[in-house]
Amino acid sequence: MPLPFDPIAEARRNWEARGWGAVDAMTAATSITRAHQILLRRIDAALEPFCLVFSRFEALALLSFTRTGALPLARIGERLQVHPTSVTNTIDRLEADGLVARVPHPTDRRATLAEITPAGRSLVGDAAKALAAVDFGLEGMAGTHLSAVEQSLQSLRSAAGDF
Amino acid sequence: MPLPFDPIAEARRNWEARGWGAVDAMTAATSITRAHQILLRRIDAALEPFCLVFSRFEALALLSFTRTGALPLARIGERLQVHPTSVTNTIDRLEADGLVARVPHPTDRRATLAEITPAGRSLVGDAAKALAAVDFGLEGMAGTHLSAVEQSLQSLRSAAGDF
DNA sequence: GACAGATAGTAGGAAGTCAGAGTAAACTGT
DNA sequence: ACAGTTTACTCTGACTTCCTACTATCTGTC
Repeated sequence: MPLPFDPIAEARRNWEARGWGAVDAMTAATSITRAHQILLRRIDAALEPFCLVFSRFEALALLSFTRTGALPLARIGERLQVHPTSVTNTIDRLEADGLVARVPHPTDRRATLAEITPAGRSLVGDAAKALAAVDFGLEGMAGTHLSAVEQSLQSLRSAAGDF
Repeated sequence: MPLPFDPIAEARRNWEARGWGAVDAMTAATSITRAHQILLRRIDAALEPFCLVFSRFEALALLSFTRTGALPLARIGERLQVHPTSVTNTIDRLEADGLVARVPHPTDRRATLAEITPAGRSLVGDAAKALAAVDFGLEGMAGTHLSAVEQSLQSLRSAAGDF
């Protein structure tokens, strides 16, 4: 099934031949895109027995990390960098599965808190261990490369206003 | 808008505190996911004036690189690593915009070729230059990091059977 | 030849994301 | 005090991706 050549090296050659420019950025961006594609498939496969996908797992993990186990939906969207409607949808699914509960905000009647339930807390721990067991989809990646990737991408995230 | 802390460093601390394991893989995977999110938004924004999204641009660029400007849909799916139905959808959109044309395969009556049109060839060149102008969304990333990312991810892609 | 199994493409449906619009509530400046 | 702005969430709709199922066609083997 694997291709007989590296498609990104091939793209680099074609890109150079046409003088389209920014060749290094193109290959880096394509590598990241492809890596994400591989990762997401493996991660979602590992989460499938838990009826979770990565976005729902992220929301659940975020809630489990908070002091009170609850967060306004808007905070969740900020931390996960997703659209408010996506948060609504994600919490809808988690709530339907009994993993979180919507609770009115104690002082701000506009806001709604998503609060993780005991079932949610239990599930997120199991799911996290399942993800760790498959190295978050990074099996086959040399250990020294892990920190190289993280550090290299840190400047991108920082420049993009992540923190 | 940026958070007052690095959400990934925060996740690392929480992950360690719970003993969930594979901390380095978790941070690397999360970094890749977040980088992809940033990239895709910038790339799609740059492609928006051309009525393209990244997946359609990729298909168009792939066709433009071939000798004859045409490829069976199945080959496109293999190279881009997407589901056959996604290829159908992508080519539907490109065909509706007059950027490719469906042509019967000369010898295999099951197969359909997607052939790039002159309009498609012209557009893909302009779009490529627009992407290069924004460094493929990697603006703000130190130049030395570009090759580090690509090389680090190469082992992942290779191990995943990319080539 | 004939037929079982593989391959190519598409239709229908589920899930996820985002954008725009709308409603309700809280903040802000005069 | 209060009019105007901002913030919080949700509804609807568009778009993309995948999965399952299906038809048509090709290929290898008997």
